[in-house]
Amino acid sequence: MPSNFIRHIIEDDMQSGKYDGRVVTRFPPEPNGYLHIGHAKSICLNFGLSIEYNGSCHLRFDDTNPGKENVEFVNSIQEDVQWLGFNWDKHLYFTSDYFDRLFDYAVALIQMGKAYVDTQSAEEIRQNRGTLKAPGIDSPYRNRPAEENLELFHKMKNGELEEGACVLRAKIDMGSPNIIMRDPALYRIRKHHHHRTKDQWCIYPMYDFAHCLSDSIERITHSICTLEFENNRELYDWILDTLGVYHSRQIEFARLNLSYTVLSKRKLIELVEGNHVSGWDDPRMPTISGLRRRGYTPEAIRNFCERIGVAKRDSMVNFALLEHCIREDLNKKAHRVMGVLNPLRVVIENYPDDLSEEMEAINNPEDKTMGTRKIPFSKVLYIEQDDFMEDPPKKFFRLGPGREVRLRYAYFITCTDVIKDETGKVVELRCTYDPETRGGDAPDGRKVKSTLHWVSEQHAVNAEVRLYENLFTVEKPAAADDFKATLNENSVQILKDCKLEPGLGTVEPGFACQFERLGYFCADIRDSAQGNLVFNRIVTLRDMWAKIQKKNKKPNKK
RNA sequence: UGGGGCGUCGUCAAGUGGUAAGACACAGGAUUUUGAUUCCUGCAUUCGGAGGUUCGAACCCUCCCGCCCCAGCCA
Repeated sequence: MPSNFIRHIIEDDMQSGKYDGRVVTRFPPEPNGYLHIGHAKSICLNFGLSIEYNGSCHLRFDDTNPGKENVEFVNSIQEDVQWLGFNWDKHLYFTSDYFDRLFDYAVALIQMGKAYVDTQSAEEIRQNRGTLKAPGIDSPYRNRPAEENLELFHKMKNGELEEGACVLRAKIDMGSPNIIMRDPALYRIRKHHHHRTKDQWCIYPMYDFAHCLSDSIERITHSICTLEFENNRELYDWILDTLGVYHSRQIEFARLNLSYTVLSKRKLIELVEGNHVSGWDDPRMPTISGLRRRGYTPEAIRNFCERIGVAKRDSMVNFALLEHCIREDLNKKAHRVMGVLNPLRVVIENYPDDLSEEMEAINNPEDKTMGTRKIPFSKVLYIEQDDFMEDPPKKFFRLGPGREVRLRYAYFITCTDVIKDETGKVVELRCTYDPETRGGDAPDGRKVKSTLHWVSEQHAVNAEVRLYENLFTVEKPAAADDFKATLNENSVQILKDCKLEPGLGTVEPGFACQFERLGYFCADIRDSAQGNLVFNRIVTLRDMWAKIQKKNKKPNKK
């Protein structure tokens, strides 16, 4: 377990007995969007800490803004947290469950002379708030007697006042250097239908008021949030101290930034609503549902969250780390299979016309307990177009005219002829095989520089394969003037006539495997079905050859 | 230029006064019926900068520089 500053705080608290050894954290999403990999960091942190210290972690929906929230989001959030592998037991809460108590706390504040109803317009309030450098000006209603405030607050509650007519404000200090403390709004009028409390309320508490008190009500020990709330901590503490209630400690950490993607809810919504992606679960999305559909595993995501660490400095994690985590997980677990994405027909001229043999293949060299399977071999095969070059460069050691290579688990073959169409495109290869090399070894000990994957034409099953790349072309799309202008046009490439080994024909949606030499792929959970296979590329394999090619290209361009 | 934070390898990140962990990335090499995996090897004489305290400083002090957050009746 890597150490981090939050663990240090908790350990100090355990030592001092500050919370009697309790550790209670919470994950408090607002149900106004789908969860993404940045939320996964917070989920792993909060739930992880509660597990590590034998405490508990609450899932609490911060549903104080009915205009933006809905049940679709609360359901997807629960699904995603569970899928990630975390369990909140009985601790499923909604801030809206506390609306009555929150209202009472507000009344108490009014009675203490610590809150007042301001009937200035939103515009006036903004103008009187001052600026970063200049202090604000007291509202003319700031010293309204408590009785009158109470009466107005009840009128707000009873729907007798219109939206925007007034707001309940904490009476703190209009001259505070911390703008958050310049009499922040606590309650506003919103005549909206709420997904849980229906039409019971027409006033809703603001985040700053609801959050600290919800933590207090649930007796949270460590209230972990992101850096942008650091300014709000003074108010968090003020409300709890003023009311004299149980006081959780707010701790802030830096949110996740990932290269080549965006992780702000606003931008993700823009991608969905602007149809730049097919939905929240588009396999290119950094949402939990998108990653799941792409084929990422919970283990890989959890491992990623552990490796990125937790600290207070703004940072940008390389997407390559996420890819490393999924490769690492799938390398151990995924079945190896052969599939040809861009088929090139190969006829083995000296192979009997109607013979077909069963070749034994290993399911996972990393895990022999996964056994073996039989793959049919015959006279006409497909290999990958990229595995043949008519005029091979120096470091290309795959198939070429006159060259000999191995077909994995099958035979050595030698290319004897190249057949082209009228445009000069290579459409078929003629080869001979060496019957002595069955299984892939030559009795005379001769070596071959390369092993290719292949599929027998008459036995192959067809599939659509979707090749995904980064959604964006630049490392920090969020920094661009218009992040949508940096969208990668080639973020998905759809291949229609891919040829897979026959065993894949009966695979269930969600099945993940390695197409040998190509990458990890997963039967799409939405679109794949028997008879209509659709595979998503999760991630490519590390590829030395691709690297060599890139290296050779670059100097020419420069 | 008010207030709150943060600056350790290309990217994350440990380190909390005793002489710079680890991971990813990258570069070499070995093994390999996946140019995969695995395995070696290399990769910060230096911690934003400058002073100071100390036998000793990434850690303490001072000043400076840079970056992030705050002027929603969003969270």
